[in-house]
Amino acid sequence: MHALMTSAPCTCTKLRRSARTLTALYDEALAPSGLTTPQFALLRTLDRAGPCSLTAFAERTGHDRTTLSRTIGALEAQGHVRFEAGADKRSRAVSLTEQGSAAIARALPCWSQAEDRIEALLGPDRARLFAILDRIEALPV
Amino acid sequence: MHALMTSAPCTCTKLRRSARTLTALYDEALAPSGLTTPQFALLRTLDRAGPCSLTAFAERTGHDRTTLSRTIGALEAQGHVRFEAGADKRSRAVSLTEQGSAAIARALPCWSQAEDRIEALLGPDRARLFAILDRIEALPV
DNA sequence: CCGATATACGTGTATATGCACGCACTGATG
DNA sequence: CATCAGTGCGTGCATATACACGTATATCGG
Repeated sequence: MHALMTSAPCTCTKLRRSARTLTALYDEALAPSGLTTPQFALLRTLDRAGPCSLTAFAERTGHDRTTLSRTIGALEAQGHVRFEAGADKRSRAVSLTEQGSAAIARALPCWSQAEDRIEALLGPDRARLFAILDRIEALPV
Repeated sequence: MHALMTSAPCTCTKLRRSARTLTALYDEALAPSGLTTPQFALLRTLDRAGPCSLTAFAERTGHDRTTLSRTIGALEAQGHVRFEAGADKRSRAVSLTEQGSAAIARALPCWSQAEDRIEALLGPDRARLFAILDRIEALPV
């Protein structure tokens, strides 16, 4: 009775594997820019969000706050972002440096190349994929 | 001219974020079993594949071989898998221990619970998602 | 049989990720 | 104003992930 179940594929594992494959593709495309895919995504999000507390940023990107504490820390060490005083003495506001903006500009054509390749591969299914992933992200965890 | 492009969402980032969300869901469901989602997936794959070299296993799961060298190493330390002599003096064969089989059996109902939840959330879109992810995984990287 | 190439593997290093925990500061309450 | 719950953060620890590189073994050509 459980025979089918125990051999059924795992949605999570499937998604994780695809994410690895896709990340390799994007990382290769982004390599000339010196940014990884997550780093590029963080910088671009920051560019749109403007100066931002870590907690707000984490909520926006769906990361754990302590994860950002380090990934953003690496971006700061590379000079792509800067920390300024926040509203409180508790909080810090992250903002993009000029170097960070330049890195985004440099990386954009690389990223477009990868994105175009996915667009060519998936066509209209890309929008369907996004819609399905939206439902997953909306899950109450 | 580039205004639209620069604000377009990134397929890779989207997929990565969904993978994080889904992993949190599965990890929570699997917590009573003491296994993480990747560990559960590895054990189950090993159960199906039978004793297997690391390289063959890596090809099957789509991981880098050196990644498995460590994740499998952790499973060995926990007693879930065992290394035996391979065909060569070079290679080692990984195989499931009885404890590993027991861990799978213990984890299966937990996993089913998570999987059922996704099935309920996505319905027929789950199969569409799989089809799209298959195309991504088939990418020549 | 010997040397070159190919194969199977591990390790050093680095990023990405998140949980548990603790610290500093803020704001409300009595 | 003294206290205490709540908020914003960082760090210790652990897993997952992969690239660059080195090592051991195998295999093939001459």
